[in-house]
Amino acid sequence: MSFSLTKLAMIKKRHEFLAVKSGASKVGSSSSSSFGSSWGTAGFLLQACLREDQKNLQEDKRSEARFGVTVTNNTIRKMISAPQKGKNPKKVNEKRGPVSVLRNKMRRRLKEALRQIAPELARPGVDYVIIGRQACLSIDYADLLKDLEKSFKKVHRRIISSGTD
RNA sequence: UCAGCUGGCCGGAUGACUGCUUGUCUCUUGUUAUAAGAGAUUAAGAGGAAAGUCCGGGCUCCAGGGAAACAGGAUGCCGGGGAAAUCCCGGCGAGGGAGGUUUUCAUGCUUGCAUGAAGCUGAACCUUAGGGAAAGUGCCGCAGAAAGGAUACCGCCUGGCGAUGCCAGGUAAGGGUGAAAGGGUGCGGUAAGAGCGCACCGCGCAUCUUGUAAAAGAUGCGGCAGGGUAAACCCCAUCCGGAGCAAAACCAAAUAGGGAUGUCUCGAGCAAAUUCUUUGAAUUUGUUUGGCGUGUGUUUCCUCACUUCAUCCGGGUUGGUUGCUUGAGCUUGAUGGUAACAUUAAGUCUAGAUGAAUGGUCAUCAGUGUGCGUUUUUUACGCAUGCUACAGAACCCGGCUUAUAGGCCAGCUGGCAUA
RNA sequence: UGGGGCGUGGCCAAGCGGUAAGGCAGCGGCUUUUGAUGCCGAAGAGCGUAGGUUCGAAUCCUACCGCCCCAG
Repeated sequence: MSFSLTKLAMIKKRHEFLAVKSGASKVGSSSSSSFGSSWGTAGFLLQACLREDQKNLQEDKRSEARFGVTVTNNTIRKMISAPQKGKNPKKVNEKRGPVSVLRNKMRRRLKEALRQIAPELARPGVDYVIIGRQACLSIDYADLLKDLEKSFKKVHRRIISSGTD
């Protein structure tokens, strides 16, 4: 990595996350209002959407891509309760899980993967959101990278096909 | 050396590559405001619980938190520590505790031992919301005669009669009920009984001794008095205002140009002016004072502010700054103290994020479990493999509680062995 | 992060010191040609978990666990 990375621009506001989510799910039905797509794997779900103010510009004039990583508490709770129940069902009812530790760990892992992959694959003007899933911590890091690469390509294929109408 | 108990400490180590946040320095750019970007750096970067949010503070706002009463809430053996606390230390009382026992009972037989139960005692140590039950009220289901200044079912005793029983009286030893039956054991006493009398134990009161005190011990007196429950209401003593950093203050941009009150209208005194029917009255203006009203649970009081001519109130989005980390701080030593802790000297600055940094990928070592092999067994060595916890700062401190792989150290008690 | 509240059969719940009422669902029977309705009957809880106070706790106290709501 000889070229010095500029820092990844992050998505920070709740409404921006929601915009990506709605844009990504709308693409199949709507005519052309927003260009987005989503692709899920065992470890995570990738959502992408071309921003409203950027979509009429040429590709080289667009500003850089933005990224958001999010993990909800519910997925962590399910992850704690599901596999342990086989082992020791009594203890699960009495004990609280280490929710925040696992949540932060998952987010850090996804962020690290994003940092390695994103500068090569991300397209300008597009917002990306990665949502953690239960298997995220159990699969190997190398596989996680492969999955992320693959899903970036899948997402891009859909955006381009729908955006070049 | 083994077992038990208690207290304290640590919370894997080193290295490589590659990232993040903050600080500092350099350079560049520049805004509405704050600043932003790049590079450098032998600078720093989660905990003992950061957790639960159970207590106590600091800090901020509620005009002052000032006074009193009421309401509401909290605490509760004694002494000390502490800013304070449902905190800590030391002691007292009560309860538990391996074991011991020349006590009592039961069983067994090897007839003086074993076992079991009860009583007494009791190592280290553990637990303890532990004021007041003669200030008052409530409650004590079922059972039982009776559940609290009581009462008599079966009984026991005496007397009478119409006599295998009934009636009247005495009694509370025995039986029975219950968690609990108005002191316990023994002897005397008696018609039968009873603190009726006596001894011991318990209890209450008084005095003395020890102790700062809680309390302990001794002596004497009292024949015994009305049980339990205050984590039921309550009484007594002490303490307590509310909300919380999403508190709060500020900057800039943009939006909305919103709503309310009102144009004077209360009393008294003083001064001035004007008018009139002139030692008086009315009006206007100014000023002083008072009243009414508003201001955090209620009420009252005090201070303060407002009670008008234009003033007050508000909705509300985005970005940023401050609050924000030097503090009841940390480390080491000395002195005092049984200890908690205090005093003092020297040194030291040690996270500050905000969709939220402190990471990711490995390597070696360490600890430990399992399996295999070598070795005469313990042991040691080698190989393989598994495990290395609980858990992540969000304004900051002091405590408590809960979670926690594994390891280390110290002390106390008991057993065994050796000298 | 802070502030409130609630846990009782499968579900909805009453009870708040004296051995847990009721309804719905489910089960068995009767009624009906069959089903619904109706009637009768039985079963199913130890009160979120663990300690304590009490003779006795679903209830009182303490500590944990889980869930829900409010505040930008």
